[in-house]
Amino acid sequence: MKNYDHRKIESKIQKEWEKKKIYQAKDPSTDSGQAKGKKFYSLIEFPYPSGDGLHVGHIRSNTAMDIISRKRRMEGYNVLYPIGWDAFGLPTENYAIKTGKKPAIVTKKNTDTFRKQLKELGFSFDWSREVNTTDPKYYKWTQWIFLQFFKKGLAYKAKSYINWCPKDKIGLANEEAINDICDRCGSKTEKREKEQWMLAITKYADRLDKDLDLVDYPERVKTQQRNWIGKSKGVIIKFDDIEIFTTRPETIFGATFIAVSGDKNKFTGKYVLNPATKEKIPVWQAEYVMKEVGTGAIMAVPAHDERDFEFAKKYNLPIKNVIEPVFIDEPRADLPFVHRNAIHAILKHWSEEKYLVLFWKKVNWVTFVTGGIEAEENPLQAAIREIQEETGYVNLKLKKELPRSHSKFYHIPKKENRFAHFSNFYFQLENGEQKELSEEEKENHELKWISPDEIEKTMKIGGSLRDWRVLQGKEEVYIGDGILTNSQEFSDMASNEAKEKIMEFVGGKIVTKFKLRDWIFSRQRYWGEPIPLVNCEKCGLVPVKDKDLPVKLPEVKSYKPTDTGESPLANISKWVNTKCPKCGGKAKRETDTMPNWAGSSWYYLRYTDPKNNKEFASMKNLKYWLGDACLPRSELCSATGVDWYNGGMEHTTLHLLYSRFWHKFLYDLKLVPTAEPYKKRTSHGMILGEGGVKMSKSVGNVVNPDDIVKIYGADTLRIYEMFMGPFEESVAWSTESIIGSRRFIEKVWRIYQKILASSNFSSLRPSSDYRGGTLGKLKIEKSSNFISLQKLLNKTIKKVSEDIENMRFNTAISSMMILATEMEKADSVSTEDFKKFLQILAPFAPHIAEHIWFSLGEKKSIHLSNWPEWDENLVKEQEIKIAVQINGKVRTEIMIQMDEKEEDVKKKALINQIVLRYTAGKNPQKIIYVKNRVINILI
RNA sequence: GCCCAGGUGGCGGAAUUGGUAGACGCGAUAGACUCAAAAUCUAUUGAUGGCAACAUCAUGAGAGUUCGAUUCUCUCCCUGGGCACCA
Repeated sequence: MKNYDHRKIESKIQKEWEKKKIYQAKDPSTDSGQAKGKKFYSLIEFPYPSGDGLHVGHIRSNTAMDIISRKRRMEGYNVLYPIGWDAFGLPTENYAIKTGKKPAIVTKKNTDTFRKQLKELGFSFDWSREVNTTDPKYYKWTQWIFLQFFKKGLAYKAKSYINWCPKDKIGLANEEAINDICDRCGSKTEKREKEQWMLAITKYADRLDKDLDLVDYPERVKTQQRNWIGKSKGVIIKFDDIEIFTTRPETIFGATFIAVSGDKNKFTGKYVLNPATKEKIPVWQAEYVMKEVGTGAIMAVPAHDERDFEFAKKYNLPIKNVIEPVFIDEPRADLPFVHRNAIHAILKHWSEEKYLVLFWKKVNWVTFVTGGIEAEENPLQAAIREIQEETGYVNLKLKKELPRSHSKFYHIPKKENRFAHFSNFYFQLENGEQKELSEEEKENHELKWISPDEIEKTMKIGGSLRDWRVLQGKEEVYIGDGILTNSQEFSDMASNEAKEKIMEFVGGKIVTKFKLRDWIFSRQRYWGEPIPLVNCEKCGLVPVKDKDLPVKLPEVKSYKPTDTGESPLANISKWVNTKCPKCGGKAKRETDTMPNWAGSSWYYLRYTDPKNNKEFASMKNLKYWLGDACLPRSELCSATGVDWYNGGMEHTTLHLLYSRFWHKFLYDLKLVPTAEPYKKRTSHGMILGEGGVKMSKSVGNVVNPDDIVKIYGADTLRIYEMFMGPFEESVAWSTESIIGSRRFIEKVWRIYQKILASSNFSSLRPSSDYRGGTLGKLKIEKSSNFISLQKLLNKTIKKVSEDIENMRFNTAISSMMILATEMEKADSVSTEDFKKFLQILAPFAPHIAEHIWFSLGEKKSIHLSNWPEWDENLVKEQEIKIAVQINGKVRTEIMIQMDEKEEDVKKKALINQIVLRYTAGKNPQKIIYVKNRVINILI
């Protein structure tokens, strides 16, 4: 028997693929007539070619999209699955600074390594479209796009802060200045003001938010993006000399919830009077200045930085990092927090109104309990509707999270139309007292009813029962929705409405604010795209002419940023001094470079037309690969863009947002045909080291994929990485477990050997008996004929087909393992059946599948064969086993016919021996039958 | 701190989205084959009690809804990702 030799097979097959170019996508422009029919564009985030070589995490993502791409090819699609390098950036530059080696040469070496490693894993990339962000032919277009931003006024200069190490005299990345400590020398860093290039992404904030409705991203990704954009409606209130933005203008006792907007730690240029000392107090902006303000509470508010402490010292204030809640009766000057200046402003204002007090009737925590809702209306809605009818309050909203407190509800008996206040432990008597429920009362849900009037009184007091207890005698905040009472002209208003009215009353203006800030787009670094602008003494900032692009990175002696904080390019006077493209006069080049995000914001566009030197990509190719032109926010748009984009969860905010922004900008210039770049986005979980810690060089737990490929083979590694856990979650690496995947591959090999050895391996002899296994929860009954193997095969084809679409690769492999085990046990397996198995295995283990496929006489690659179909009749079971529960506990099982009549199933269950033992002659009170699943007998 | 995920045997994980918790794999134990080993195959493998049939308890903790909860709701705890110059 020939042994499975992965080394021979894999390298032979890889050469074969390369020779026949079977993975090259066909373009409409260059292969006219060939690119007909369905197309599919699948994309992975192009890797950063670090010196460490390929990471096992890359393989996880690449294999997943490889499986999907291969399946699509077998389904007849013209598939584009491209690859490239995101190669500008800090790690290579730092390596260059350390070793003096040219970044371009380091990058070349690293990409060579990565390319070799990726090829050894058998990914079906179209290598003819490889791109590299550091290639002048590529970054020519990155620069060109930047100039379009500049020409449209979306790239501008503004002052901003950088991390500055005063000892090294160098600007630092955030990663190099964690906790304001310089990564290189350990000294304390400072913030230094610097003119920076900015991109006005905020101009697109609204569309970046809204258009998420058009794309197929997981909800969690959309939520993250939306949170990042941070669209929120709020109120700006102007006091004498301070402007306050509040996103949560919920009124509470005595005042409002206030937060001051803006960047952290910035002097606003404004002052307020200290009412005690009459001194002018500077107002610093902080992210959260006040949590709560009222007659009562000033809650924990952190001081933000040293200036706060300095300020506190100056005014002789207690210094604490976090302030405990302080309760006050009237405005005081000695509040233990520096940002109290804003509080003063408010209190001053409010004091004129003698602390306008806004009470809320609390009616939102309502659950219906007692009997008899006939309609399909859910209990919560019913309860709210009833309250609305009874009280006339129309603004009550159904909140999903209601009831907020599980132990306390208002019950509305349908007929009596009265309220009661109840919990599992306490209930409230008509006189307002609370009393603990007896066991019996809990059991029977016996309630005492109190009148709506009483309820109104209790409702003034906020919160849950626990709060109610705490708050007795004290008036404290309640921050839910409700109706205002005793609130002067705001009485009887719903809280939402009242918010707006109160804000108007205090001089506020309702605005929509975005958390999103404009994008700081320049870096004082060497290894990035030079910003293609020149500064002319006469004409000011002038873009480099298109024909002179790219502005190439010049050679430098040192890659280190200069000690003035400028990029190393500033040192090359020969390069810096140039002529103005407009007037020809003296001019200096811009020496800042672009951030790494630039090149990765549009690379998926270049893949569609990577060799084009007239434009970044032709509209013809773009339309073909992304979809045809569509109107903004139309139905059509939602079906366009890269068909499937998988990447890391660490990119769900920044990279995705940046590239969506660039894409929308290009769309507005009519340079791309779709409003959104990616139709569907998924993200893979990280691979952690053994034991669940992050893989890192310093821990020494980094796994080198080369070693695994050498020992076990690429097919085994691919299977293992897909089998190790749910694709979208983080999983710990386990070298010990790889053997299981290898055993599976070897099992496939043994079945193949058996088929070769069998004299008439194409015969359809019955397979032997096998024990029932389960395939997910699809039942496989014991059977002694060949039909059962047929059934299993069809079920497996179905399961694998569906699991791939849902990226549930682990369960797909699990089902193929079951099939392989049964095939090996069978006396004989028909070649036809085995080939079908090979076809569904092929996306996962492309080498061995291809090798055996050819050995069985096929001439065309398995990866271009037709994806097998399954026979729905064979997948369906006629006889199934269901669980029999007695009082909710599983006691036995019975066999029934698929879709058997309910009556018959009940009869069958009731005459079952074990059931009889439990029922002991008594008639069951109730029988619940869930079709084809479970029967529950209540006695 | 804010936003987003996740928490199930010794380990990685399944569970038809409210219906038999632990599929599949790793590891472990015993057996078959073998001179022996490897490989392979067979059996067992959540915990406790019991010779056994079986019973009870178990999906981070606590509660709620339900005939029935890993799944839905609430509170709390823990781990991971992001927070704008790592990519």
